[in-house]
Amino acid sequence: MPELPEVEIERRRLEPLMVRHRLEGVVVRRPDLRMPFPEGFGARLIGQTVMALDRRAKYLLASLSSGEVLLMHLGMSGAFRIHSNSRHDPLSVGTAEPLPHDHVMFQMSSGAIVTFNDPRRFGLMDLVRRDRLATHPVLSTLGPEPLSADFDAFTLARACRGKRTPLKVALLDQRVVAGLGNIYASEALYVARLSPRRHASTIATTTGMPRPSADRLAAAIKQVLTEAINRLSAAEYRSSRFRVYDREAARCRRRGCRGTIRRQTQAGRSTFFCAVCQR
DNA sequence: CTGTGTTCCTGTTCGC
DNA sequence: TGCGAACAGGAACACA
Repeated sequence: MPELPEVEIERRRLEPLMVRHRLEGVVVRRPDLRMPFPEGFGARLIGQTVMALDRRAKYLLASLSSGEVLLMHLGMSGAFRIHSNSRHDPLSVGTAEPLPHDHVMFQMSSGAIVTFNDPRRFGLMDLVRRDRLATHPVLSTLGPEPLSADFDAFTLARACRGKRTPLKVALLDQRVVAGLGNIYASEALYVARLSPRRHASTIATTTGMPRPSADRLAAAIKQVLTEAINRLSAAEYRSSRFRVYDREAARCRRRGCRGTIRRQTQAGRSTFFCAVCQR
């Protein structure tokens, strides 16, 4: 379930176990995920200290003491499992038996074992020299980071200028804004009260300046992602996690709106929205 | 160039 | 309960 908020939560979980610790052992249990692992993958990792663990869009970036960066993407079904057993605890020795779809395991000098599990194998791991990171094919085309100051109504409007694609589809385009996925695209449009079916160009003037809808949408994107990160990090339970996503045929929750949440396929993906209050 | 559809892969859910 | 079809939160790619 990894969109930007879920990846950020993974980053925060892993950071204390990995950063300033050494990769003492690496088990690579198959030759590839979506792409083959790079040449000498395991050997290039073993013995390296993780200097930092950062996130860019839906990618995790582990900076290594060798000067290389371990690039990781969770795809649709990727997740990390952590055995944070202290090595000084005799009961915990040898307890990290691999499960089905455990593809890569990291034994850290912290004592933690970090296992990457990904049934669908749409995930990705690669190693890149730090000075070539920005030119890596998967990173070089990414648009602005939505929670950064680089992203606002102006950059959003500029990116949508002249685009005839539906607004929802534009939000999934990682060149427009990097890190939104199918859930939070629907959620942000709902908060901004914008129809997913509008042409993306309609939030900008012909010169690429933001219309009021672009202001609302940029703000809604930031709000929805920030809320999701906070909710996930609090491990909060709520009966319904989303405003519209996966709520087909349910009543619209907006005050005073009598609409019903609809589902429609756009560019092969499900979009959820209220056709009454989203225009 | 632009936008749409297909594809990679496996697990879960839904209707019969 | 079994079984096939549809669908799933991503993104590269082929193609009109």
